[in-house]
Amino acid sequence: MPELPEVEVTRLSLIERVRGARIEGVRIGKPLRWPLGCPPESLLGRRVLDLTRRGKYLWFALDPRSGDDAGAGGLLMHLGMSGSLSFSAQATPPGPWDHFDLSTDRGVLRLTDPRRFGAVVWSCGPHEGAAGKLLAGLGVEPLEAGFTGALLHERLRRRRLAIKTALLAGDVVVGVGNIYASEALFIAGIDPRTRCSRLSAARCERLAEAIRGVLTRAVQAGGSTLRDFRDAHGASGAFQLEAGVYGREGLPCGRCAAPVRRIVQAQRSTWFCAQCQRR
DNA sequence: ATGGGTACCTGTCTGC
DNA sequence: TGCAGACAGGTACCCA
Repeated sequence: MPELPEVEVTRLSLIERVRGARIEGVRIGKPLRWPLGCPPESLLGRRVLDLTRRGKYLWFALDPRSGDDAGAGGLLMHLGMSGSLSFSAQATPPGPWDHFDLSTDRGVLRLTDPRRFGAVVWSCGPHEGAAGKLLAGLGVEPLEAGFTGALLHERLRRRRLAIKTALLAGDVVVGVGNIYASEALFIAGIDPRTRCSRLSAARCERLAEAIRGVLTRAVQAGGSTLRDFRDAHGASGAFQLEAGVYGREGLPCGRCAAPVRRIVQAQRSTWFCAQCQRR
């Protein structure tokens, strides 16, 4: 479900409500990808100071509990493949997929995740401990000023894997998942099988522009909803209406009418137009 | 160092 | 209708 736009839409829909909320209870359901990493009781009484995002990770910064020498710290959360967050004023009985609840004085933050690839991990800081390790190797943020075609070109020039696979790896640029990798390469007119090292500076410029553009539009549209994405208020996204190639195998390319092709790269499906996208 | 494959887990859809 | 198999938006880890 969640790529960068979905995570960002989730963050935006939550931030006003969770900022300042005081944690009053923690409920853990079935195990997620990793254990929480702290006794749940140690979270009680802390307030959420801020909610930020790094790639597809969310960071709930918490204040230190008075008289507690454990310091500030926070919770690093990932929605995995099927996770979503909701915030409701009234607690409802947890369903079979609700694996983490944070009860606060403002309402209940709930992580619903059928596949349980998601995670909530305690860390002393975003650059320390478990969080630091998880965030360490991440690439540049595509919606920040530092993301340019020149930077993309520099980071890709010595890599020989296919550009689609490199975009998914997240060590060059973060937040581009399987949907937006296909979409961005379609917009930029680049064949997903092209080796990174063969991309010219000009094509990297076009690719950076395509990534920035498609992610920005997806955030504005409220996140993609190719399955069942909902933001924390239950509003659904609308990006599927404008998918150019994703999930459109056999359907005509909107630009040239050639049938969209599906191939598999690194065990993931890739959709592209062999006419419009060149090596 | 790089890149490929595997693993985690469960729901949904397709075809026999 | 039942069942097997493919597939699903992510990413850490292991190995060549």
